[in-house]
Amino acid sequence: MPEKEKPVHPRKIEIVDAAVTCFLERGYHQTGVRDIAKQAGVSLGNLYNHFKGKEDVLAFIAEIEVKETGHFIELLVEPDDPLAALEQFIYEYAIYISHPENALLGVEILTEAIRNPMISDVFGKNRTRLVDALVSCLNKGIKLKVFASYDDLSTIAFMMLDTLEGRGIRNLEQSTIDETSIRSLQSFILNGLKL
Amino acid sequence: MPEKEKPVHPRKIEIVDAAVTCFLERGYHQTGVRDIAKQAGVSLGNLYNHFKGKEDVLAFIAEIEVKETGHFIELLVEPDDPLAALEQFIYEYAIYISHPENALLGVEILTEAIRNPMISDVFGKNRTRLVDALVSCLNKGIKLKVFASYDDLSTIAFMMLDTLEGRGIRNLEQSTIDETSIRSLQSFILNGLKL
DNA sequence: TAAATATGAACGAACGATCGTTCACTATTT
DNA sequence: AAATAGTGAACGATCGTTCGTTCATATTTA
Repeated sequence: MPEKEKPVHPRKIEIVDAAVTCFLERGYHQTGVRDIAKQAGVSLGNLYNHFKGKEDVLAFIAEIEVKETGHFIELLVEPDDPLAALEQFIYEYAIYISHPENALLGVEILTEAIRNPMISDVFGKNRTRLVDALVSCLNKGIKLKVFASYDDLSTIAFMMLDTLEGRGIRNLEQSTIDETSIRSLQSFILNGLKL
Repeated sequence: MPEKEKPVHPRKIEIVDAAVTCFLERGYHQTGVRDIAKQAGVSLGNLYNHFKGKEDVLAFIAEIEVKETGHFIELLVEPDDPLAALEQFIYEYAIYISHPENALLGVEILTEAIRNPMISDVFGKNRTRLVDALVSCLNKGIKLKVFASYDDLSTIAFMMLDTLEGRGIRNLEQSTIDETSIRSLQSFILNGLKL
């Protein structure tokens, strides 16, 4: 029985949504528990009926992010065409991370993970999954002789993620998605992998 | 008279050093003004004789970081050999950002800059200078026909910085500098610029 | 030179606000 | 009646900042 999937109390989801809004607006540490409760239209005490504390709310958000990145992993594992898969991943992940909520929440979780083991656990595990998937895609490409061989594939994988996510953070102010800069990023990375 | 360079009160420097220590240990928002004062061996009130407030301390730190990156800009502007200059920049910046204090302070300043205009000013100006220098180096390389031509050079420049800095953040826990991963990063980037 | 004055570094108590959390309690549902 | 959901006052701690004060040194005046 790998699936527990016990239904989440709707109020809990409302609180999480409110927390996301607050964290995006003011950041994790600048947001008070009262802010979250008020934003959710819920009493302060009731928030503690659904979460152990403020930290628990952030951990829950981090877990949601994990689920959302599952799609990208599916793209990358055991692809028939590694080049096409990587191309698609870069493009779709760039779009995903272009949404301010994803980019900003990512930084918020990352910085908290630096010093908070509980958050680091959730965040790090997901990051590892994504890197492993990227590496396996690269490996398959190398085996099929469509990618150049590199000693340190995980460094290349991390590089792609850093690049895409850094771009997301930088484009926070502008709401429009700059397709051309995504394309040039894509071609640069793929060019580096050429034989 | 472009140079003011009025000497900074030694106590002010002590306080900044203490603040850096605290910000690294606990992060900006988790650090209290009392923590800084105590770490500096200075009274709470005296701290306010040297700084307008907590925010002012961080801004001062950001300005110091700006001065430290001046060296990298010199490497990149008007190079005789753009390829060698870029090679050297990547290597040296990777080393620089491998020091936890630089990597961590960078994130701390970056995340604060997202919502704090005063910090964003200092940080953003410096980032622009660095990117401009990188772009000018790339441009010269293209003109000299040692680099492949790209439409969006600043995107490539940002990509390099994101990559190098992301690597710095990720290697926070391990104190040793992984030379080989720097080299593979270097060769990947330069490979992407090959004609 | 001696006295008077101005300077500014250093101090820590105190302020009001806010922090995360707890808890006694009421209302609703099963 | 038992369990669950919801409330907001209250707690102790800590936040960034302000303030009145002390005191050693430097500058000015007599």
